[in-house]
Amino acid sequence: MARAATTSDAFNAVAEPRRREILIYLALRERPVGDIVATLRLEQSSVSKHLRVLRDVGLVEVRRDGRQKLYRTNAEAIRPLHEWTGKFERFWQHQLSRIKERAEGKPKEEA
Amino acid sequence: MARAATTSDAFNAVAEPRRREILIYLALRERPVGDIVATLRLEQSSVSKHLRVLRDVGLVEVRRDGRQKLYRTNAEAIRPLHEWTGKFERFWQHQLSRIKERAEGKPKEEA
DNA sequence: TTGACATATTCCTATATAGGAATGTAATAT
DNA sequence: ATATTACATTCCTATATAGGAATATGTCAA
Repeated sequence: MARAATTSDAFNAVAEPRRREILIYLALRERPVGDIVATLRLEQSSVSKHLRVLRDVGLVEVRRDGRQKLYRTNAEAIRPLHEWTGKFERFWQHQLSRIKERAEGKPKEEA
Repeated sequence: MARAATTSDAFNAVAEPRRREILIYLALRERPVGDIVATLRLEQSSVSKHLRVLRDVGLVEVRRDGRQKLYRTNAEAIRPLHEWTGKFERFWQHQLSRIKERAEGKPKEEA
């Protein structure tokens, strides 16, 4: 079997860095596609394809406004990811101390 | 270009559902590979390969114990994902009301 | 050593990208 | 009608899986 489709869920959709940038950009307010292209310096076709993926999993919403289409992040769709990652929150403190021990015990790796 | 490697970062690594299950399973305490195989009902080779990916991005740590290898989730590596998704937290309330409006204004789609 | 146990890697294949180029489609203005 | 603007989709290709089977590696026991 190959990898699951990028459209299979929000986890797969946000794995792509450009899509994460787009989501951040569209979080504050809706924007036309052209603005995304200009601001993020991506090919128009790329942006459209990324938006298609994001739309398929409900991460963005669209509405038409004349010739333009205005996209906007649907924050609600990101919530499940925040909740899943939040399950590990209570382990962070303890983990930190272990990391520190290592950092102090072992010599640093050089680049 | 193809999709980025699963080992390119934590976002790509956790996109795979089985890897998320493994992370949850290894969060509480370290476990040998065999336990993961038995509990999650996966092929041994699959588990080893998933663990390899998780290890490459720092999501799990290993130590040998005799013949076994004990794996454990490194919660700290999940933190960046929690923080990224957290950027959208303040939009959740407002978004909810918009969703509600839609649900009430439009007739429901049938399956 | 030889064997058994535990885990890792390799070999194989079908599938799904992401990006760039080219083309298709929808909306508006003249 | 036609041109223009704004997006979306299709065509193309290199690449990276995930899973199952088989094999390799590593550790301990007798």
